[in-house]
Amino acid sequence: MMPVNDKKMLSPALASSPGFLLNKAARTLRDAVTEALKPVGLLPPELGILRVVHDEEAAAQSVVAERCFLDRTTVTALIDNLEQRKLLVREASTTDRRQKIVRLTPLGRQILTRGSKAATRAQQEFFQIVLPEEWEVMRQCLVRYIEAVPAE
Amino acid sequence: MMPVNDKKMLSPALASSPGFLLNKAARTLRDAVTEALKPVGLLPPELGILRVVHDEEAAAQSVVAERCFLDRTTVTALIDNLEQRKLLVREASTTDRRQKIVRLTPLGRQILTRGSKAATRAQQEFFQIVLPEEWEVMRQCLVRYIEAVPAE
DNA sequence: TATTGTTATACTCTATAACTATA
DNA sequence: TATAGTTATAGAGTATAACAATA
Repeated sequence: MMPVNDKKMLSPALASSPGFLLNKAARTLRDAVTEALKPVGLLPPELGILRVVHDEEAAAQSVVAERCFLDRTTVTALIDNLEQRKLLVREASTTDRRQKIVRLTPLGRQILTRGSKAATRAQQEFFQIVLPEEWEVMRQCLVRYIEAVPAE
Repeated sequence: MMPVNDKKMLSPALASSPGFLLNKAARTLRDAVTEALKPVGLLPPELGILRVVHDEEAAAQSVVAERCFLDRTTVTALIDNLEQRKLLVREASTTDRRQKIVRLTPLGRQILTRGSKAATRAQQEFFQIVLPEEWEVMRQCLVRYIEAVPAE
């Protein structure tokens, strides 16, 4: 029934809304990454934690939270799961007994590698649509914006 | 204690990840919009629905869902709330008795206007950081990406 | 058979508040 | 007093599955 125009089109009001567009694109991309990470057994924010811990070599949870721009309670929960799966360990800090230092295990490094590859694959559809020079503009804007807005 | 470097910096691994950057920027902007919409009594997705219904003048819920790129069950729930608050009405379709046609009330149009202004104000911090020509690049990329990926 | 709308349910992501232990 | 981490809780945003009515 109905000779439907099969092209899905955004409502004009939404096609000019930064909030809507950023949100929907982010969700679409995250769905793709989530799917690709399933066989690896990771969720996107867990991969983020592994990446940051790897970047820092070893860091207090509070530092991880700061580098991810996430609340420390969120990081605690994510690290709980990663620790249970032996992807990282919590060590006591020698200099501040309140802190827990987080470090990747060999297994964690392996899963990080697999996860990164899977995520990269999942993002290929994005990069088939967004050209490298366009992405570089976007990337710089996004980083600037994220780092400019104070974490509440 | 500690002469802390107060600049919050992203972990390098995340500063090049489209998934992470899009997600975090979207959430930051949405938090700002959510805050600005509070006095108006709207959540961001509710404003989205009002905008789309206004764009379409009057439309079946399925059309609204398609134009928002949202699932129809999500739209049902959002419209439930908006209808209870008398911001829109559901009418029976004369041509297809399965459909419900949605239309803004005068109050709905008024709230839409207030909400749009509030959202625009909230996005000013974003536009202080992202230049108009940069945003135009981003906007086109985001629209292209959203419209290219088939809704699952 | 396929589509519209509804309902029940569930999941991801993330935060706030209150706490303990340190500093 | 302030910070690090934990726990309990909550909420926004969105989807899937199953269903009734209709096409």
